[in-house]
Amino acid sequence: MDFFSFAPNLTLPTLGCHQSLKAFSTIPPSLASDAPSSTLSGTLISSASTKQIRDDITSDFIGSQLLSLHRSSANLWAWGDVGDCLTSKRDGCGDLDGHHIGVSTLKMKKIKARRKVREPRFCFKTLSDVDVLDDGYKWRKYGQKVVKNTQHPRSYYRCTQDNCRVKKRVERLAEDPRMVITTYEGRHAHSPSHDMEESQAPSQLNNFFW
DNA sequence: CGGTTTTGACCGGCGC
DNA sequence: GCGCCGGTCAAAACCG
Repeated sequence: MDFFSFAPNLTLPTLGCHQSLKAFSTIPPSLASDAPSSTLSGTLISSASTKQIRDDITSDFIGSQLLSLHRSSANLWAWGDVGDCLTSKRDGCGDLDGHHIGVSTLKMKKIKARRKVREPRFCFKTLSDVDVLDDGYKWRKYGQKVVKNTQHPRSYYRCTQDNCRVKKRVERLAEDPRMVITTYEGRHAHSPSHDMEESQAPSQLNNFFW
């Protein structure tokens, strides 16, 4: 199980190249902030409820600390069933390698208790000047909403494939509008609809992905 | 003309 | 119970 289940062909539209992702690596905040607008950097944040994701994003930035896939136990539950997560906490659920910042245990418990059983989901942030990253699937926008305390609207997309209920949300980070937060929910029961052949240009992003 | 986007309305969960 | 808020629906507009 890996990132491909959600975005097997994450493409960087601004560069027109295609990057096969195996994992996200940690990038220094200084590097991220110095990167040109056409550069896309990705960081897995977590897989969680909406509320938790927001908490993660916020605390992540406040702490000037980027979370990496390979060192975070959240990865395990990112791919797992949320229902499992509700019963087996230590392994994941917002714990983020024991470095979960800013969210009290009590609060987390409350969030967990409230959460309905959902499709597995995760979110990651990218430094990009385009909102919608081409991940190889076809998406149809079904809503847009201005969420509180943010100046940028959140967009809601659904996979256009029949019988595929995967959704994704796209929003810009309030603290840094250059950063795009993409949240995937559910798992594709089909392969990407894009013909990716034309976008097999060598990656220019080895600094960020491996 | 068919698929996609836009956008206001609606609904359900949650806090007070 | 009420109001707030996030998520979804669906009709109209838009576009290739």
